[in-house]
Amino acid sequence: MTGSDMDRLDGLQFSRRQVKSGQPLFHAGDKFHSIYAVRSGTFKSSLMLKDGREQVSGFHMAGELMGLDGLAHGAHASTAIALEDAEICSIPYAPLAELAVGSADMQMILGKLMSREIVREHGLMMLLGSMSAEERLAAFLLNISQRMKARGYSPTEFHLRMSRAEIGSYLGLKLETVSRAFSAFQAQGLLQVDKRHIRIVDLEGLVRAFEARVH
Amino acid sequence: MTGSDMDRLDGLQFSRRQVKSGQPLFHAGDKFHSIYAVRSGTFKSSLMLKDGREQVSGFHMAGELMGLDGLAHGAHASTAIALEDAEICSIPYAPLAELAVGSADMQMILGKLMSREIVREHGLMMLLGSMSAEERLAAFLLNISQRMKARGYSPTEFHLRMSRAEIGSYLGLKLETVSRAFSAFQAQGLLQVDKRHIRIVDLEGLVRAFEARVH
DNA sequence: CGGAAGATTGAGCGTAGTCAAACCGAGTGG
DNA sequence: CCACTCGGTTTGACTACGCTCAATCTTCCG
Repeated sequence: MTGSDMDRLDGLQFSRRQVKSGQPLFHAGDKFHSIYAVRSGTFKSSLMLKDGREQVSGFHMAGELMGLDGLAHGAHASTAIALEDAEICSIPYAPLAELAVGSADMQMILGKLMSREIVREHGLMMLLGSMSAEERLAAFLLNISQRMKARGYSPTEFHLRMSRAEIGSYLGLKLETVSRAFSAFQAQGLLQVDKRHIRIVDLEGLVRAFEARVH
Repeated sequence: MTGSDMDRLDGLQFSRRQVKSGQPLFHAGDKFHSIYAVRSGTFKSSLMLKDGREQVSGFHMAGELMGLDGLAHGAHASTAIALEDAEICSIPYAPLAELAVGSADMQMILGKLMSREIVREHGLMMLLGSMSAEERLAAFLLNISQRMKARGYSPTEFHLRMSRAEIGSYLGLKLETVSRAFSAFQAQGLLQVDKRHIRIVDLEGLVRAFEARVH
């Protein structure tokens, strides 16, 4: 989302709402009527597989949108759950669409937002399709790092809001494998890890670990 | 894409073009100005990784759209290549967007199309993130089967237009693994396989193989 | 006919999954 | 205050699935 896109949406003053840590914002299957902008806090979106296991499909930080996948079939395809106390901004889709009728700009914004979501998932597919465990974790950490930086926080030291199991689900790995990859990075002097507190010691080394998809 | 959506687009009569087998329709990085509807033939979309390997991100059959990912950054994110002689319909985006300004219906159609793409990639992520080789191939074949059926072809007997390597890239597997999975299905009496010609003998068995993501 | 590209199959190996144990910190209750 | 539980994390040992390397076969096409 570019700054100007965000400003536009910001100007519209939609209803806000608190979501407590662990609480759902919407469930897979819920009727779609709004998209949501995260104002503060972090969310995960996920869906339950038939066998009861959870598949995490994304993490959402302040300033990011959720719920666009619901437009296709009129119902949300995933469940959004707050990973810490959060505040969201509810954006009813109908008036938004109405607003876009007659405004080429607004329409462009909407289109770009959706397209960006496609590109994001695209990137994740690459990751899941062709990278090793350590490459996946490196990619994940670099992504988080960038997003922290974009929000004015330190890109090299941050607190993860999600569990190893959630990271694993997102990256297509088991939690033990994620844990081992963290340990390996620490042993290589790339990271300092203390549970969910991460300090990136050697950013370039991490980038190299990410690009190690030679062979 | 629902029938009515397709009809709407169909009525607009955009320019058509032939694409020979193996030829690109657009390249990753090309300036985005149009989206494309496949009229006949089959395409793959893929992108080149830095190390020269190819990552296939989708296959597109008659009636399906390509190129929506380009909207986000004004340039196509992937390359589209014809897997057989094909005909496509070029849909310049600018006039389309213009048409949508003023038409809530047209806008809804566009939105749904994009959202559908998000949902599609979502599904692929699930697949790549949590399924075994045979489950992946089963999912792939069932998907092809459904799409053949939707086009009025036999859902149980068809000719694959893509190589084992391309299937493997798409599913996050090596070509040998794909080949072995085909052989295994044949041995289990689920399929009859002769190179790219596939006959599904036991559809329900295939569904079971797909749902076998217990353990 | 010869060469190239795709597909199949086999053997051995390595990465990540499975199962299990131990640890840690936070919260709860005796 | 300490014992206890519980969820999350780490680490180890073993296993297995899919990858790598390689040989063979088929089909297609010059």
